[in-house]
Amino acid sequence: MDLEKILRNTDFFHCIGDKHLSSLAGISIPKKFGKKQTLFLEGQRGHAMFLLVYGMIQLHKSALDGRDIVIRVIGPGEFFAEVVLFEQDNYPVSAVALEESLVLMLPRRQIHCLLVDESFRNAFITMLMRKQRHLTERILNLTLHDAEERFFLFLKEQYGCREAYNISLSKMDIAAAIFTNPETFSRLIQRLRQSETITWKQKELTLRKGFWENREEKNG
Amino acid sequence: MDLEKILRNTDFFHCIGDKHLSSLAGISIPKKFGKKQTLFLEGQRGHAMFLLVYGMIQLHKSALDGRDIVIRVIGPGEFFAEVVLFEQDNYPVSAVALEESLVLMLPRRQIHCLLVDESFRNAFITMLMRKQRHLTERILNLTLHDAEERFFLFLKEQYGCREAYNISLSKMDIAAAIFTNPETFSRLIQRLRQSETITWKQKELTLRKGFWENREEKNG
DNA sequence: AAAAAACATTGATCCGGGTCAAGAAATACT
DNA sequence: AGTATTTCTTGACCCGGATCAATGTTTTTT
Repeated sequence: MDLEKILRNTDFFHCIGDKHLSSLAGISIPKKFGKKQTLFLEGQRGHAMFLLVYGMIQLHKSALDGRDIVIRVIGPGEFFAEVVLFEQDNYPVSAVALEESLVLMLPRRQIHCLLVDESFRNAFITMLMRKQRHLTERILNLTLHDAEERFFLFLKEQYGCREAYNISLSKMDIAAAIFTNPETFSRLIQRLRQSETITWKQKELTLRKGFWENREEKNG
Repeated sequence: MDLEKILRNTDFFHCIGDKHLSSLAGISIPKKFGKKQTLFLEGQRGHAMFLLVYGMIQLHKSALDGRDIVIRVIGPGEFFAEVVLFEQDNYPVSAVALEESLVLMLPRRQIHCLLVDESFRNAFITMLMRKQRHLTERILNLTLHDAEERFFLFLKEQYGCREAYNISLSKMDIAAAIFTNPETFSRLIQRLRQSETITWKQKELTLRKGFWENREEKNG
């Protein structure tokens, strides 16, 4: 597997000079995680950030009462846990693979060196700001939209606007990602089935023809 | 007014070398805003980030249905609108002064130059990550806590754990900041008054003696 | 293949808090 | 001052969705 090519394909690293990139590729550590495997736990020490190559990673925080709140679900090509590079050594969230996933671990020291390079630095900071924007959207999402809207936004964000999806995530995991519980989510699907908006057997989820187009009219 | 001293006093700039700081102070523009005045609107072009010296600034986004969602309330010493330095030229949120406020505008170009300096760069990125963490907390807050808990968390964040507060914000603004509406907030205050947890006349808000200590036991 | 564990569905119930409406109180306006 | 506007309070009502409980279904384990 060609690490350099993988890095190059992210929209983050694609503008980085070859020598930087190959040195980074040289010291980044690929790692596979199976479904339900934990990458790291909230509070653990760490000194590497991650790039997800394929699969899906859930970042969550655990509340005192035991509930887990999903902060976000990471898709292929995204970075996470970059906080550990700077502010403090401890991961602020826990990370679990929702499906079989391959990640690259990028050690802190190398990243720090690369930051001297202006184009890299700008790309890095831009990425941080994109994340900030994303979290902001999530707050909006949470206060403005009901469970149904959050479900479709989730689909759109994780897989894009399509008419057929191959969903490998469990319904539990999706429910958590859209801030609801399995019962409510199950009922939601039921409603959508009855109104013939979706069909969903096994992993095959299909949307009514022209679903996204009609949706855009009503929303933004 | 000594801009350099003001900058020096933020936990962000206090580790910056004198020459950088004074050059920054030289080109930062102080600006006053009265209550309800708008600093900038979502979508507007901009090329400066802000430091709040005193006062209180509300950052919000407007939904299609007209509702305003408060993303966060900025207190003295905090930076905001730094997104405009990188990712894009447009402010992603609107900013309104909730009370008379003084801000410093820090032009993009100077900040970019300063980023070459490692200690400045690290401070800057650390600040970004702190923001990220803060937004994450806000998501947790929103899903885990009810209106009452959000209210006290708001007090704690904006003013610290005290027994008496001088609140200049309107109840409307506080309601919005804790993701609820004036009616619900009013009823909440009513309940808290009846249970003798608080008193609140005009701007004088006082908490029952030992309130925070007792609270910590139940929560984190 | 059988047993156990995890996941999914369905029903019944309940409640925080949103919405609408209508006064009361406080601020701002001229 | 008096009028207009905004803000605050209170009441009545309703709804999305959380919770608890029971059962069905799928997946994993041995």
